[in-house]
Amino acid sequence: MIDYRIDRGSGVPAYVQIVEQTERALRMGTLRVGDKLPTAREVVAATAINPNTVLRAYRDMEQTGLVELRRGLGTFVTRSLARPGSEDDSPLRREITDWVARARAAGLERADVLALVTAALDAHGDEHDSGTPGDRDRKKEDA
Amino acid sequence: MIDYRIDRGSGVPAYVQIVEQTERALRMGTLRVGDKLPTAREVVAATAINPNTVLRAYRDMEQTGLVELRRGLGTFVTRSLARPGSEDDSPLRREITDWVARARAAGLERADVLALVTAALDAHGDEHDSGTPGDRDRKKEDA
Amino acid sequence: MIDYRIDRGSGVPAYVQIVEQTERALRMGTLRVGDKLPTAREVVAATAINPNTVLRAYRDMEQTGLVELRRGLGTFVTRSLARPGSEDDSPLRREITDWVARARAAGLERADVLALVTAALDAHGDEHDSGTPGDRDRKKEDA
Amino acid sequence: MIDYRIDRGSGVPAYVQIVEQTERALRMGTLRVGDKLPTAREVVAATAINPNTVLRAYRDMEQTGLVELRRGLGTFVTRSLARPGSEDDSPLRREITDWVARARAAGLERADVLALVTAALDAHGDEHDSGTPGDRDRKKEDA
DNA sequence: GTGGTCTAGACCACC
DNA sequence: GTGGTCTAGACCACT
Repeated sequence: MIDYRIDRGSGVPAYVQIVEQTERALRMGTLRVGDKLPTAREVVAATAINPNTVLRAYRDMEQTGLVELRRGLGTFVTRSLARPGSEDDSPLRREITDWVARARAAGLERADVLALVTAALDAHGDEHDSGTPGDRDRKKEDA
Repeated sequence: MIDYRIDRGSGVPAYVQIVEQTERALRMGTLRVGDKLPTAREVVAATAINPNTVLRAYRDMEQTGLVELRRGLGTFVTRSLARPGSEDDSPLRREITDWVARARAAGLERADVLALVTAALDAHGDEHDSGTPGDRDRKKEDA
Repeated sequence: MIDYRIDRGSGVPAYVQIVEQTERALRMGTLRVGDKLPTAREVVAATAINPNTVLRAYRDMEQTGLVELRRGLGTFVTRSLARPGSEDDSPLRREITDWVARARAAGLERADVLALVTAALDAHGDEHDSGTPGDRDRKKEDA
Repeated sequence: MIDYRIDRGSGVPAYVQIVEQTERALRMGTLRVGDKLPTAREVVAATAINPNTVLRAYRDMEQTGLVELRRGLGTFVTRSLARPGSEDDSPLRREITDWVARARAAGLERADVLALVTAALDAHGDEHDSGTPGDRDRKKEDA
């Protein structure tokens, strides 16, 4: 079951953080079609945010077709964002896990690591993508 | 000169995006102590956001000690966030550039790449993340 | 509940006056950790300044760690600046109250009194003024 | 010769700080009618602010009748704000000097001292504060 | 011409 | 109904 972590204090709205983390889990295959998201009640218990805020996030994802809210039952994943290459045992994944470990061992913080990756993405050429830097989980992209 | 790209439409506040992009440039060494940030007017011309929004971001960074606003002169970097290991020619950097290229070649989108890295960071364990020198008044990290 | 008095016409920015008066109340123990500041709306009603100006002051104090803004709830004190010796019934306090009464009786204005105290502070020597515990991110002092 | 100290970083405009410090010196008798203020050039050398800013302050004081700018000669005090009771050897002055010394010895910071005095002034009752002889050019008071 | 304050008002996020 | 973002624009402080 996905476990949301809300960073109050980053200026980023709580509901955006929920959507981002959910999409990330979908891309990684951590969350699969048919899986149930935690109930608003559960998220509230874990994060101390307001139930309405959770529902707002779920509603947003319903509109983008990622999940379905079934009254009385819960919220369920209806679409995958998984990519071949992101599997748990893929070479790319093993390599990045290793690289991250070395980066951290070298003293880099989480933010340093992300900055490095973002720079590499930007260097690779934006033309292959439509996204602006920091443009992760844009509403579309996929299909 | 740093060139901000604001993604209106991501729920992330424009001023937060400016701060994030500036910090990223500082971490990468793209921006160094003494460097001048673009004037509010220049940012406005480039991004079509309001001057006050730019100033809000600059003021925030001044309060965290990253930059100094000098009336009549401009805004200047006063602190480095650069980390050894992030240099342009460091092994870590060459490796990540290479890895990103292969990930993209394999069909992964920008968001997939970032999801993969985030997953690796989370797996590595967040508890290692405090106390790195120069880590003063950090507030956000992920979001 | 603290009651801000804004002196439009002193060149001092309204938001600075709010911060100063809040800090003063914290030092005197008039305001304590957990106390709620007036809402922006209440301040507006009482002082005829713009809500954004109040929020600017509150945001500034949040960044220095004095208060916490909780959306939908209000703004709350999170740190004390109280000093032993400033209590309502302390000898120092009784003495200064008495001295002020005599100064006023002697015909001195408020500004004269403050000038006298400032002169005494300057004479005492400024070099003793750093490093008092709890003095974190101080920025102003005199002005 | 008065020695201005500008606190950049307090939100208070530099020219306001000059005016405040000058008035304080006039009240204390440190500056007397006929005394010459430092030239803009000298203030610039001592404080690293812009000559225009100094001139702005001097012009303001000329308009309130405190000083006179004589081209080619300098700026001179034309009016006293001295009060009986503020002299160097007055009992009030000796008492406050002593009290301040004890307050500082007790661990109070400059700001604590000023907070205490301000509280005492407020407690004494603001209603006594108008119409005192020589009270004309009031503009600020507290802030 | 730079940053800085303040106003006014629309709309959003959260409780 | 609370705080929060952003816009727009006037005016100020400083170099």
